[in-house]
Order: sequence, then C-alpha cells, then structure tokens
Amino acid sequence: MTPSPDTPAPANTSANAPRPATNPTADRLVEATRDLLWERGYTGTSPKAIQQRAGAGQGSMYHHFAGKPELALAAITRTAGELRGLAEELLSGPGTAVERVTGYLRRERDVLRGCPIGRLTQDPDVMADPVLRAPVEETLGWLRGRLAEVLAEGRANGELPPSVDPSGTAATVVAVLQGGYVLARAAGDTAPFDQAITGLLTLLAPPQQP
Amino acid sequence: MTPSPDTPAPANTSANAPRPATNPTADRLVEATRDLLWERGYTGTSPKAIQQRAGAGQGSMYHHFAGKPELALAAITRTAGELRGLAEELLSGPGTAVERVTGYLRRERDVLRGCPIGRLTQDPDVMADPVLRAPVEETLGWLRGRLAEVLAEGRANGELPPSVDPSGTAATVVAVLQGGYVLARAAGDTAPFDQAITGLLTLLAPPQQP
DNA sequence: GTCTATATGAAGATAGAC
DNA sequence: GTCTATCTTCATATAGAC
Repeated sequence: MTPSPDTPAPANTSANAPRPATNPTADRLVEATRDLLWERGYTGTSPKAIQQRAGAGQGSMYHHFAGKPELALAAITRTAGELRGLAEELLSGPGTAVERVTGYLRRERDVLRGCPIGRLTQDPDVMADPVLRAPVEETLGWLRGRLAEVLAEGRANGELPPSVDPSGTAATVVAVLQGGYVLARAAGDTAPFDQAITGLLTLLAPPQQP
Repeated sequence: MTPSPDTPAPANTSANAPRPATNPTADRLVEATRDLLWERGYTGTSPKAIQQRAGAGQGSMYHHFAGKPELALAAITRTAGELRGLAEELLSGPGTAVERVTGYLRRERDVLRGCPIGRLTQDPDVMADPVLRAPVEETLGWLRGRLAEVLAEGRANGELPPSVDPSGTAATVVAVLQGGYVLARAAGDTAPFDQAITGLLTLLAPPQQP
C-alpha cells in the first residue's frame, strides 16, 4: 500500500483481525465504542454517538475503521481480553479453591452497569454476526471452564463435597453473576446482586456446625 | 360508563393504564410488539416492523396507540402478567417447597429466546422511562418475594437447613435462571442453562448419603 | 377504523477537498 | 489523517381523505 519508508504502519490489513488501535484517535474511537456498547448495546449505538464521545470527526472514524461492525469487533475484543485477564488473575492467585472463587465473585464490580460481555448476548445483531459473536461465546465459555478447574481442585482436596459437579457448578456460578446483574438493574439497586452472591456462597460452603 | 346501548367500549381512557386490547387489530399489534420486544428489544423494534408483523397499517396503529411507548407498555404489561401467573401457579401448587421450586426451575422454557422480562433490563430506553420500567421491576421483585416465601416454608419444615436465608437464596434462584439464559445464548446451546439449574439444585438439596 | 401522503431527523455511509 | 458535502434508507410521526 505505502511503499515509502516513512510509514511504519502496521501490516495488519487482514480482513479478520481488528487493527490494533495504535493510533491515538483510533484508540479513543475504540474506547468510546466500548463505553457505548456497554451502556446502550450495539443497536443503540450510532456512529455519530461514537464520534462525538471520541471527539473525532466522521471522516476520521471511517479512515481508521471500515464501519460500525469493525469498530465493535475491536471494542468487544479489547473488553473480552480485559475481563479474561482479570478473572485469570483472581482465579489463579493464592488461596484455597473456595477462597479464590469467593474472591472472584466478590471482586469490585460496576454492578448497575452490568457485564459488558454478557449484555451483548441480548443484542440480536451481535449474535447474528459470527465474527462479533465469537468473542462473546469464547469468553463466557472460557470462564466456565476455568471455574470448573478451580472447583474440581476444591472437590479433590475435600473443600467441596463429592456431590459437587465442577462443570455444572461452574455454570451455576457464572449464571449467578450474570443473573445478579439483571436483578440489580431491574431493582435499580445493587442489593439483589449481593444477595444472590451471598446466597450462592452459603450453599457452596455452608457454615460449619461443630 | 357507557350510557348508549350500542357502545360496549371500555371507559379506560386514563393516561396511566394501557388500553386493554379489546379490538382484534389492537390485539394483534400488542402481540406483534411482544414478539419483537422479546427478539429485538425496545430500541431494535420499529413501528414499521410492528405493523408488518401485525398485518396492520400505519394509520391503524396510530389510531389504537399513541406511539411506540404506549404499545410497549401494553406489551410489557401483558407479558409480565403471564409470567407472574405461570410462576404463581407452579409455586402455589402441590408438593413440598423444594419440589415446587424445582418444578418452577425445570418448567418448559424457550431457553434460547431468553426471558422476555429480564431482557428489558438491558434496554436503556426502557430503564430510563419509569412507566416502562415499573412492570419489569415489579415482576422480578415479586418473583423473588414469592420464592422467598416458599423457601422459608421449606426451612421451617426441615426440608432446608437453617443456614439457608430465604431472601438471599431466592435472589440466587432467580439469578441462576436469568444468568442461565445468558450462558445459553452465548453458547448457542441450551446445555449451560440446564447445567446451571442442575448445579443449583444439587447445592440446594444435596443427594443424601446414608 | 384504515389508508395514503407528507415531513423531520437520524442512521450509516461514500466522495473528494484540504 | 481529518473535514465537509452529499446520499439513501429508516424511524417515528402527523394530516387528512375515505
């Protein structure tokens, strides 16, 4: 494209991979898209809104990205990476299995905003596009798998009863999180989220009766 | 209400209450709106799409309803009523407390479509409008309360251990449902939903070890 | 009650100047 | 790289005839 020596541009022009937002304007566009996808979803997010929030013009946006889907892919990919990194950090950290799961469940969250990945599940245009859908499916799938490993550890070392199926329980754990967000948003209050988490932990590791 | 003998029309012209769709066309419009809200959400549903699905014209729609918000209110109210009626039927039916909760969790569901009420929680325009939001908040709040009553019953008669907090556990139960939908949609498969439910029930009523 | 015409602005982009 | 103009279609109604 640009044979001249003064363009250290990334060679990433493949159709599949999102361009890494190495440029400051491109980066602000991706960040704006992340915010808006979280707040308003894919359908509810317009190119104009993205431009305004990023402080970028029309031409600028279409220079860096082919259009809304490409921007969304960059945004979703970045968010998914962050979420996964944070989860991995907590789940592979120190502590017993139950402690780590508890730590993950109790980690600080912007409860009323909901889960930036889980919410995409409700966006029909995202789910209809295999490219946009893939990171959503992967991230939540990975999370269930990783939690299942930790729970299996806990069962193996006697923290959890043998009746606890790691895979099924992992699904329950992630579901409580995702559903907790729904309840909190419905109530306009974080309390139901906290209740749901506490309720789950009580069932998972009941208070000892000596 | 209706002094003239030839107009059996309902006197429901109050601003707050949605007109009961007594008219066949109005009814089809509400049903179409229900479907579309479920599939595409509020932002993703246009008046034109509603008209097409209902087989009604532009003028017809605006004759029966003031606009999209009024139609949405009628649709949401009807859906909320159905959901509540079904839950009440199962939760106040025969069986032990745990059996009734299990029956409610295992009831037939259109899992991949998700919860028609819970999904509205992700719609910023719905949550921003107190009138549209109210039935969502009420329905999910009622459900938690009703489940808490049943769980309290179960604890009182020894089905559940004293460590089980009815309110918290009720939040957990509803969260697992709502989150189960999210996982199923993300995976494009109902399996994670079923796993989440089974995982919860295993924790709630562990297999006896004699 | 239902239909058609008309209207305003937003959505989502392309073209080409600077 | 960024900006402004232009374009097409859609969203969401209103007006008034039938």
